[in-house]
Amino acid sequence: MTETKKSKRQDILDAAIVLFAERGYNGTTVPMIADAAKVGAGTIYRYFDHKESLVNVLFQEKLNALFEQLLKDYPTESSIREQFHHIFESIHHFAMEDTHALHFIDSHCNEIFLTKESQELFDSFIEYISNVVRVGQERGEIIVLQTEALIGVVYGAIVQILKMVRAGTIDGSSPLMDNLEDCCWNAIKAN
Amino acid sequence: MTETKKSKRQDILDAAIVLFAERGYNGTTVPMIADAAKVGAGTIYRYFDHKESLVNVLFQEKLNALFEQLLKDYPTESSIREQFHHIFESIHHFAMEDTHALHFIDSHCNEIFLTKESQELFDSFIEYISNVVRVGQERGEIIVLQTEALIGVVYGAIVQILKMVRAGTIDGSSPLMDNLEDCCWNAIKAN
DNA sequence: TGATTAGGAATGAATATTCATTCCGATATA
DNA sequence: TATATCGGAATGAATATTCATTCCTAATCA
Repeated sequence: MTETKKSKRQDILDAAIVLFAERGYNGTTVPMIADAAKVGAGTIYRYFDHKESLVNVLFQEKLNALFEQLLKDYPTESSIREQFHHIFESIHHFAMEDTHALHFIDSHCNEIFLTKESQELFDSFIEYISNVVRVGQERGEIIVLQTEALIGVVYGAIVQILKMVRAGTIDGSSPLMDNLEDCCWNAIKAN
Repeated sequence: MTETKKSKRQDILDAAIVLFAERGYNGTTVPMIADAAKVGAGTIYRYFDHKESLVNVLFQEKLNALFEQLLKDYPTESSIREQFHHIFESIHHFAMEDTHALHFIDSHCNEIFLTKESQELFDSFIEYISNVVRVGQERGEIIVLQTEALIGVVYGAIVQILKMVRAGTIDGSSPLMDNLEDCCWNAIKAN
């Protein structure tokens, strides 16, 4: 059945992301993934050439999903503040839907086993947000400081918040998260 | 000579932190460390019981150094804004003096091979900063939101900024860093 | 002083273990 | 039945750890 085929592949990916997020790529063995996916070790190699291709496929799939979430209903014509709201909400929504994905992406985005393609995809994601910041600076809505540095502040803050939500340290629901969005915006808004 | 003894141990630690910061604990082999330290593989086991004790010693030593930097000349009596300045500056200074340490700490602080002691040391560091935030909230200098969440925003932002300084994406010198400190403060200051 | 020796430090080849990958018999599908 | 898929034991490479040996230093002796 082609359904089994699809589902096995997905089982492998689903099991792998949990392990990669929790133990890191190098701390995760192929048999561990096989066990968690309830699949023979050999089956993994029916769907992926190497462990490295598995992690790269996973990285790109998750990043594409995040990107998709970001682009969905993107308010191109709105104020930068509203665009910022959309970005924050998209990432938040993504992290809530897929508990491990954001942490997986963030903790693997600089690893040496990522292919050029994976790296470029990540760069293009950051670049997309950078452009928003740049426009915000031109329009006087965002302070004029090196764009990369502002991205760092906001990206670092958002990712850390969502890691803490994942860890159960803080609650990821509305009132608090709305306030935290304001905090992040306050960090970069023009005076 | 006892100096050799001390120096070998230090050579090993110095080599290890660079590799751990760049490749992660599991991506770093003991022979890699030995080569980088210009030491025989066996020598590492004269100074450390296992690879795991090596990483724990390193983690605790670096965290203690960071803590020491934080406590040095801590302005207990000053306003929370000034205390915040001291904290930001301490971490910044620490990251500039020891290029790999902060990244090493941050990228390993949740790993499963850390001993209870290592984890508790990290927790006590976060707890120290939490207390400052709490006092700031009581005094009306910092917005009243779940303390952990605010720590997340500020910690995430600072660490990400300093990772980017390390990567060469942004410049870690005064004018920009002072502005970024303001950004971080603006995220949590009371309106 | 110069030679001898003991004791600890250092080494890296050898060992034991772990891991990614392969292979083949068993199972399911058409 | 023929074909595709699967599982998991088998394989060999990579890795952490050990250990027999060498090297160095400093104390002792002639």
